[in-house]
Amino acid sequence: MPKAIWWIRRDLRLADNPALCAAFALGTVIPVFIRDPHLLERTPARRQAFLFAGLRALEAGLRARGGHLTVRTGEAGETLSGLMAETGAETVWAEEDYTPYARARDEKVARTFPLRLTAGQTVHPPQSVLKADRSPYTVFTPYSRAWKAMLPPRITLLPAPARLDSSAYPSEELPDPAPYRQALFPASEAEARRRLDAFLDKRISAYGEARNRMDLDGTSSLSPYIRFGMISLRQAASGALEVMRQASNSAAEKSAETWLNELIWREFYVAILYHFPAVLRASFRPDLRSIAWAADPSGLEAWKMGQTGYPVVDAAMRQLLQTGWMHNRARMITASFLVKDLLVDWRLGERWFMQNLLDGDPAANNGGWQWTAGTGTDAAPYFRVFNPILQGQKFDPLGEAVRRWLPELANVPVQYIHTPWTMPVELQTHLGCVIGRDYPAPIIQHDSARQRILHVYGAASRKG
DNA sequence: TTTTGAGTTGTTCGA
DNA sequence: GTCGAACAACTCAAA
Repeated sequence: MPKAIWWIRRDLRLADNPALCAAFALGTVIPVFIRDPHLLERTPARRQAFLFAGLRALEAGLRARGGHLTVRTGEAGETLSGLMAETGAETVWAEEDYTPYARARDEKVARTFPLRLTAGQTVHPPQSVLKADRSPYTVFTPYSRAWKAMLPPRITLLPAPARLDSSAYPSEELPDPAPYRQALFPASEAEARRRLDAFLDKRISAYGEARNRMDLDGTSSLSPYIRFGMISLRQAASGALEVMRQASNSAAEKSAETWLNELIWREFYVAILYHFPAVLRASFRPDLRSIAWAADPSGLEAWKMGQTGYPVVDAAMRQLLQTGWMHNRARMITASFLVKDLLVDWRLGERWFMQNLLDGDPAANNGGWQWTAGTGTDAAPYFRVFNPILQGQKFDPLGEAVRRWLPELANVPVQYIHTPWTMPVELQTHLGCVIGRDYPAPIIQHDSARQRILHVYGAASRKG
């Protein structure tokens, strides 16, 4: 029987996996994960632990089907060439990854031997969603219209192969993820599937309303799983479309479509990074590349540690530090605060998120930051400055999300929870929450910060 | 080629 | 309290 290597990169799943199925169609599948030192160096310990825990779960799934996972460390091309010689495999199949690093790596590998790449990371490959003149979209709404128009009547999902019998080859022990065990995000394909099903079954019909509430469990919380392909965007989109078809009322259907749009945003940013790789280094909008960002190391540090004195910002930043995840609304609020209140270069925030998010993904993270900073494709207009007090009152009305992550504010009454510095001094003393001692005073005044950013951005965009 | 309609997520101000 | 306009014009996409 001919043998084919399934090179696993960010597709840690057996179901709906075109690369795996392509290798399977050829004969015996040899599943391989390569620990690329250059890539791991840039992957923080917590995200590595999530990845390795996911690989362990995948290994168990392979074993149950008679297969084995082979783990090696090294440069991809060399390691794979060695493995082909060692195992007698004739081909290597992998799911195409569209980041600049992955593309350069794969091009280099393909010079050594023919690497077979299959589309699978997205519903529509980034090369395929183009305007009539074959150039890429840079505005979301027309992109999403084209994306939807390209959908087949039904997305056909690939089943997981029932048997994957293969010999075992020498394999490195996977690092123990225990020190970073994620109680909140157990890493496995089964957990991803369970979450998607639970979300599609119920919460998706309230998503339109609940998704912005930081105190509710309104989001799908699938992002780390999507990041490592424990669930595919095809599976997610297929589920959303199914709910839309079967929805009993228009609100539920609209809610499901809102979630589908969020999935399309992911693909939009995958496509943006694919067509405009320079966005990783500089603002997409040339006129805003000349902004003189503030050198504010103490502000940046306060932001990172959740010590800005604005409760929604601090709660979100401490949640990120403690759990490796943050609510989408909170990502916008904290990003807006760093860029528009502190006038700190968005790339520093982007880097911090990449260092801390379990779902840290270059395309989505860069897209999100450039959107909030107003420097990106189809970005928020620069005068749209989030007010951290109003955002808190709107999307965490009782302060429950704040209290969960800021124990020092646990006893602060609702009317002061987003503005604790306005508490009467006697109350501060009584509650054991003295501003400036137990919780910081605001490090910047939002009103004046807003005036500053409007002036700076306005000048830059007028200058062109 | 020219024209036209449209564009994720907000806030503030003044009537 | 509620509402529309202003924020700034600009670029994109498609006809």
